[in-house]
Formats: sequence, structure tokens, C-alpha cells
Amino acid sequence: MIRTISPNSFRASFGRCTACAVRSLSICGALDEADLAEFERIARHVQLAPNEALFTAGQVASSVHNLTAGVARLYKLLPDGRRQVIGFALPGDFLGTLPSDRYCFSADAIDAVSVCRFPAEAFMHFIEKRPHFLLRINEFAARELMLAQEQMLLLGRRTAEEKVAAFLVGWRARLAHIGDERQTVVLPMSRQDIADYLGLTIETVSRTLTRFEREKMLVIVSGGVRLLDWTRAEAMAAA
Amino acid sequence: MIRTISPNSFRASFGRCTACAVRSLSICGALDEADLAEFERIARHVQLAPNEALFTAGQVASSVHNLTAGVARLYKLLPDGRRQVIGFALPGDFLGTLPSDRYCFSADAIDAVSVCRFPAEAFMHFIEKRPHFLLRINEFAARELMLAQEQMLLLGRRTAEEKVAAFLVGWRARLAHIGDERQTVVLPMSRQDIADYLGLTIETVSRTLTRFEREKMLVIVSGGVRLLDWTRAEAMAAA
DNA sequence: GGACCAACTTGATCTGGATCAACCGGCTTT
DNA sequence: AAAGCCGGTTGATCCAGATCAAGTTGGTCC
Repeated sequence: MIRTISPNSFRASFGRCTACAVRSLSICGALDEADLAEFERIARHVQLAPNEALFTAGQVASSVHNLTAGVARLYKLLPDGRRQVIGFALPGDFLGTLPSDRYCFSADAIDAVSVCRFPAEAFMHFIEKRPHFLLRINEFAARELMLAQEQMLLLGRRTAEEKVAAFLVGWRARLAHIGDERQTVVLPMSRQDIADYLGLTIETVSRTLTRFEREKMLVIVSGGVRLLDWTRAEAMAAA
Repeated sequence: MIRTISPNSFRASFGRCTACAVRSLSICGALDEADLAEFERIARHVQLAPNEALFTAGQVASSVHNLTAGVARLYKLLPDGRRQVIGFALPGDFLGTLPSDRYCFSADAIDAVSVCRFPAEAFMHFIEKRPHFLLRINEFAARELMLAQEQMLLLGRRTAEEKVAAFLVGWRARLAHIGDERQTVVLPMSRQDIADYLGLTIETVSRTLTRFEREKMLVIVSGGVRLLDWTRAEAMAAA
């Protein structure tokens, strides 16, 4: 049988890791030169177009991923089509908590995305003997869990207004963390994505943003928002 | 300065780990006899009365915990008192994702609880050189994260009826996992705890349970429920 | 330039679950 | 055994956010 090669595979290349812009932000930041070289040998660099799927819930989890460029949406679906976005992945984020044999959520590219893809088996073999690296992965998982718990509080107990404000504040903080500190917060995801992340409808998200604009808290611009009254947004997000 | 010794400390004892009933369920299941003996040296066994706090959000995270008996409630609070229960811990559960220097949620005993408490520093030192153990902790964190993602879907996109059904199904599964397979599902937590876990009010939980009883899906008994139409509950929880 | 389409906004109305308010039953206290 | 209390249930009403239904805007394709 001839192995199918996806168009993306052709874009794979090697020798990138040492020059990787997000290395220090990602799990790879814990690897020294020697380990990095070996690690790169099991990596495949893949590019995805907007809305292309990284992987789908229920599939056999054959790979783990490291996002190097773009933004991905992570979500779960109910049988009747209701969707919950459980997170947005940014450059440096690691996708693939290991032990499960099947993906328990879906992930797809929002804009143009680049990932390093590692076969799960080779990845496991690589990490098994490297406590430093394991510790690093642990830290990432713990951060992920903390965000998830924060999101549970948001979904269960916050009002629509608080949800939208908290989303903007949190998203801006994550952008700042990867070096994007512009005062205009880019929002590559759609209103529907935001709604599904916050447990709201698209109409409520839209109305809330428009109200924030009316109240001079922000200005809605193409592809994002410009925060004006930052303090107010943070107060809403906290309380 | 004289170090304060809590009344609980006096109940600490040693030599328990080899006979621990939940060892195979807990992170300790990955340790051999020699490691277990050393691990025990840094453990302190603590008993807590109902409603006693294990730790509180915001405190310096000086210890990690391993629950050996009873049920604990894990929760976050908003400044105005709104509460989100982010989980219930059962025997075998590990509390304390490591890297954060402060607890980011609170935990307290629902009924009589026993825990093994490990100073964070000694714990970190112990795990650093033991990849097997680290891998085990990683698995536990990953399972935790999966549950959290499932809960996000529940909080954001399910109806009150689905939430209550899913809670009963999930709780029963967890009880079964630790060996409690009785047809009567014990519910040591209060209605308020359940409501705060599901993002509902106590009235809605109460009404939903009584409706399930009217519809012959279950019988409400003191301290729990007896599931009658199991299939129906699972269908509600899934869809 | 005009037709089309997708993403978003805005308005009118509806409703699931929240809120407000008794009430009940079992325990503890005195 | 009466009083008080706590956890839970039940009923009546309310409202934040969902749903339904048009519009609007901007981009792409002939």
C-alpha cells in the first residue's frame, strides 16, 4: 500500500529548531542543543490553511503538536451540534496531553497555522528518559489546568458582561506573553468562536461589545478591538 | 518562635504506605518498595473533620496532598461570594499541580477526610530524579485536564436537566472506579455543592432531582439516590 | 459595477432557570 | 416537648440571555 502524503508534508523542513522564534516559550525551551537536535529528528513541520483541521475528537491520537505560528481553536461538540470552545492555542502552546489513546477534543486552524508534529510513540520514548523535559511538560499541563479551572468559574458563575470583559483581558494578557503588546488587541477568531468559548450566543457577544463601545470602553476595529478604558475592563473581569 | 502544631499533627503515623488501601489508585502506585519507603519519610498523615479546610486559594502552596479517605470539595470564589465548585476529590486523587507558588483554588473536607501531606519542596526534590513517577503524575494531571474540559462543555452548553443527569452518571462512574459499585449512589455533598458544581441554583437542582424521581428515573434516599432507569440517565448525560 | 455571500449587528419577543418566599422534616438544645 | 435551626423542597414571579427575524457591511467574483 502506498502511504498517502498530504500536500502539507512537502512543506516540511529540517534544521529549524535552533532558529525557532517560539522555542523559549514552548516546551522545547527546556532542551539543550544536543537534545534539541535529536528532538528535531522526530519532528515534522506542518503548515495549515485557515479552518483546516489539526486533529478531530475521537480519532486515534497518533501525534502531539507544538504550535509555532497562528491561532488554533480547540473545541468539543455535542451530538446535536452544540459546540464548546475549550481554548485558543497560540504560538508556543503544546497540544497533546499524552496518556489518552484518542483525542478528546478537536483542533483547527483559525488563521494560517504552523505546527511541529511528533508521532506520539517517538515523543513518549524521547521524554521518558529526560526528567527535565518531563518537568517542563508538567508545568505546561499545570498552567493549562489552571486556565481550565478559571474558565469553569467564568462559565458557571459570571454574567455575559463579565464573560466578555474577562475574555478580552485574558486574551490581551496571552498576546502580551508572546510579545504582542500593541494597544489594539487582535481577535483572529470569529464572534461565533468567542460565543462558543464563553457559553453565550453570537448575538449576546455582539451586543455586549457594541455596548462596551457605546460606553467608551473600547473601539471595535476590523480584526480586533482597541481598548480605551483598560481599568474598567479589568474591574469587570475580576469581580 | 515556637512552631504551632495543629491538633491534627498528633494523629500522624508512619509505616502506613505499604498497607495503603488506595495506593494502586493513587500516584504512589508507580513507586516500588524502596522508593515508597523513602517517599513515606516525607509524608505526614492528616485527618480532617467535615468542613475543615485542607488549604485556601491564595495561600502560599507549601504542600501537596494525596487524598486517602473521604470526599473533598475544590472550589473558587468571586469577590462577591459567588462560588464555583471545580471538582470533588475522592480517595486516590492527587491535589497539587506543582509549579504555582500559591494555591489557585480552595479545598475542604465534605465528610471525614484523610490525606497524606507532602512539603512541596521535599516533594519536588523527590520526583525530580524519578521519571516513572513524573510520568505517573503527568497522567493524573492529564486525566484532571480531561475532566475539566468535559466540565467546560457541561457548564457552557448543557441544560439544567442534562447537567444533573451527567453529574449523577459521572459521579457513579468515579465511585465505581474506587470500588464502590452499590446501586445506591452516595452523595456526601450538599445540594448547594452540586448546584455550585453545575453552575445552577440549589432550587433548580432540587426540582430536577424531584422531577427525575416523579419520572421513575431514580429514588431520592437519605444521603444519596438509587438509580432506577440507568439507561435514561446516560442518554441524557450524553446528548 | 452589480450580484452574491459570509460575518456581523440590531431589534422584537420568548423562556429556562434565577430569584423571592414559604414551608417541611429531622436534629439538637434546653 | 417546645423552640430553634439547618438542609431541602415547592410555588409564584421575574429577567438575563436565548431565539427569531431583519438589516448592514465588506469582500469576492463575474
